[in-house]
Amino acid sequence: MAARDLQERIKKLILDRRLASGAPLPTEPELMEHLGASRNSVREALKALQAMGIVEIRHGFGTYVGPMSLAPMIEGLAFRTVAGHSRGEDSLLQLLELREAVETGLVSRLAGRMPEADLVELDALVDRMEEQAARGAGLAETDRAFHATLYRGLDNVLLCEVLEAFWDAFHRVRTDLGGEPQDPKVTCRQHREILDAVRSGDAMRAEEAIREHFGNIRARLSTTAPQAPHTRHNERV
Amino acid sequence: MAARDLQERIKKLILDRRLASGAPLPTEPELMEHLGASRNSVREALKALQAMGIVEIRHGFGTYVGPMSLAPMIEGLAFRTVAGHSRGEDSLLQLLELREAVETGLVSRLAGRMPEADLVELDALVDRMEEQAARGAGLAETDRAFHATLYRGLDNVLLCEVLEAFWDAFHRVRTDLGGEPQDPKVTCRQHREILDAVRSGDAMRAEEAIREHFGNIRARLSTTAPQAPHTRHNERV
DNA sequence: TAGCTCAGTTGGTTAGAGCAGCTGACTCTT
DNA sequence: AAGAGTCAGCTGCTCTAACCAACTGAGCTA
Repeated sequence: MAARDLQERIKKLILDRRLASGAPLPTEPELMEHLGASRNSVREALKALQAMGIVEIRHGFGTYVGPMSLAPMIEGLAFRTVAGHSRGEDSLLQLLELREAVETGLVSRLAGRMPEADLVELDALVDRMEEQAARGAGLAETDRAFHATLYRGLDNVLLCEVLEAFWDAFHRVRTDLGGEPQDPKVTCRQHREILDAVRSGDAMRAEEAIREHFGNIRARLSTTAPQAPHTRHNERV
Repeated sequence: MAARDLQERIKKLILDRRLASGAPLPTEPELMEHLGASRNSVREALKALQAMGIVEIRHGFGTYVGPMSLAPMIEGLAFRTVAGHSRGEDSLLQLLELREAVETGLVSRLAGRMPEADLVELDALVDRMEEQAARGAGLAETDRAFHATLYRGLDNVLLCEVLEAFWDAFHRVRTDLGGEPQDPKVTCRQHREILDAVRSGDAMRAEEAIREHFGNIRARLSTTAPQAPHTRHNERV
């Protein structure tokens, strides 16, 4: 009766006191008294809130209002995808398609509307990508930065965070599953093409560039991942 | 040292045993033995996993593998939005823009590609919406169903769930904040227009219809929500 | 046979004790 | 007097042990 309630009451406490991210929460004993619950129950509620990113706990230091990032969503998405994959579903492909669908839809609104500063930054990122490809280094982080910078032009922090979360979840799962990275040279060329298309203001071409980029990733996926132990749909029921 | 680990080990247990959603997990005493931890620690780990939707706990019955839905994401998004709003940010508007950006991007791929069966279903939903509007009933649920059915044509379960999650979070926050519902008649007309556009296969018109629909919601938002109690940014620091 | 009761299982809650990480003030050395 | 080491005190972390509450199913009763 109390547990579900405790979480709500702690959330309410945060809202009522207008606590911003990073602000300190009452200590466990204080919460016990304030909420009239035992230490254990308070801790379980805090653990749940921590899992949702609402609260941040630092051992020996205190409890604080969390960064409210989408990190927990990444966690959940990644696990869901791994679990689905290990049961023979094409969950990783679905995650990739989700990214493709959203990004193709968004990139067309960007075409010709990017501030010059962002375009320059993207140029630098692709340059770095080529440099990394040349010396055989991984370019995952740079790829992430490219996509993040690209959609920054939409001027919606939440939207950017969501896209980054999708990227993170996908990347995490792909590496966990031991997927092969794609050909660095091809990846570089495709990013360059995306950037050129956006700069030129040709929405259709930008969309096509994104689609091709994802098509490449998808191709790599199907050569390694879809080990089909029992791919039959409707395994049960 | 143990706590963060316990969650991982329980997740690993689920993966190793290929447990599907709804499958029973070991009882708390069994987990205590298997993980070599106290009941308390096990419970805290389970609570965190429950918050992430990975596990489902039923009092007096047992613990089960969760539905892996995006419900926790809704929770987190909603709280984040409410918290931001109460601190004077336009977080609710950002959430709406996120939906608009994604849906406008997606609806164009649907134009002309919807199976007739889905179109008929959408017809029925708009009919119901008009009937509800006529007798003054709320049409939130029908609106939700409309959007859900619309994007079912994309044949990506994950994508649909994400969009529904966004809808839920937005709707929850808007009602929590006491926002006024929009004019039912206008809403009906706009949904009819979206449907007609998709049926006709005119991608541009479909996009425009979606945009107009969201524009309507946004207008309603700005007349009621942005009560600015202390809208000054940088209230502290 | 239909319904009830009760014992057993499962998770929920409380209590109290001790462990572990961090901070800041105090003390001892240089 | 300045610096480094120590220690007391906060903080959250883990464990044990007991009891409460929800649900199930077997057995009893009508």
